[in-house]
Amino acid sequence: MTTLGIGQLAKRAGVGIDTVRYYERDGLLSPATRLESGYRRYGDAELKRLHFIRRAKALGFSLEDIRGLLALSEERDVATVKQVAESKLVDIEQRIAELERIRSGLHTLIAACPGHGRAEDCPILNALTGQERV
Amino acid sequence: MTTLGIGQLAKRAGVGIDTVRYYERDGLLSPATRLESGYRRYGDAELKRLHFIRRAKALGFSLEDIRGLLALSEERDVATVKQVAESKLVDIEQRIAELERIRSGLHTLIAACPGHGRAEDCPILNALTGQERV
DNA sequence: CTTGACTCTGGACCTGGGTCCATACTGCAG
DNA sequence: CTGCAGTATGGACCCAGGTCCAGAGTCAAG
Repeated sequence: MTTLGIGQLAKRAGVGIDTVRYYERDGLLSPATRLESGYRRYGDAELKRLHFIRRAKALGFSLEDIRGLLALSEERDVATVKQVAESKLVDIEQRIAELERIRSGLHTLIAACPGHGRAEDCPILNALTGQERV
Repeated sequence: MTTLGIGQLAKRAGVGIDTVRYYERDGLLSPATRLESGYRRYGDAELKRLHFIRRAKALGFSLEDIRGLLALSEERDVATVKQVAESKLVDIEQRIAELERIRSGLHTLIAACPGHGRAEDCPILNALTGQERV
């Protein structure tokens, strides 16, 4: 069984050493054991767990969410895992919708702006100063 | 001419008093004048400016961006205003694309998860623990 | 004049997710 | 054995955009 120091672990997972310690403070990842000296030692399980954390973050989960997912995956509670994923999906769809709204407003303003001439004729400035509705 | 105290100004713009003072510290909005006592007094121009700030924030501009827009609007530089708006649009489109990517990954996983049964058969957990690609 | 609401200042604190630092100790190669 | 890279700890600091607080002063209605 491979056993890794914090530096190797961090490198393999593509994160910083401080990040690993931060996750530990945050209750997400503990070393398998410690040497007499206090040096942290990690095994395969910890490396997998760290990969899990990274992947989940890449999917838009917060560390808080991930703490929950890790607990669930230990409970092997598939139904709840699916529910959590579904509510995260809803969350992400709402964020997209909000950005779409903003995108559309900006797009309209830009399309209507000639890009030269008097400030009074710039719909972007007018919208921002409240002369017209966005 | 109406002249407003900080409380009235904040109320009319729908922000907190502390926010107004924060914007002042941040160089976005100064009172038109001050009383002998030091009390801030705002006129119509400041109210409009505060509305501008809020609208711009709602369109996804940072306070930093807004400082720039305010400077431009004072210079009446329409071409540059349009360019700033365009680059903000690109920025927002990138954020949307990133979220779309996440949404799609999550959607695929959820669709493939039966919602019951063994943890080994849950694609969400498998994806997170690295048994399969997302 | 009193009272209560409002405002002043400077600074601390908050969220999330880290990152950096000083100082001291440890592990390993040569 | 020496030297240097790696690691330990606790705490400060970073970003943005506020929010809250204490203690003191002020304004306006009654």
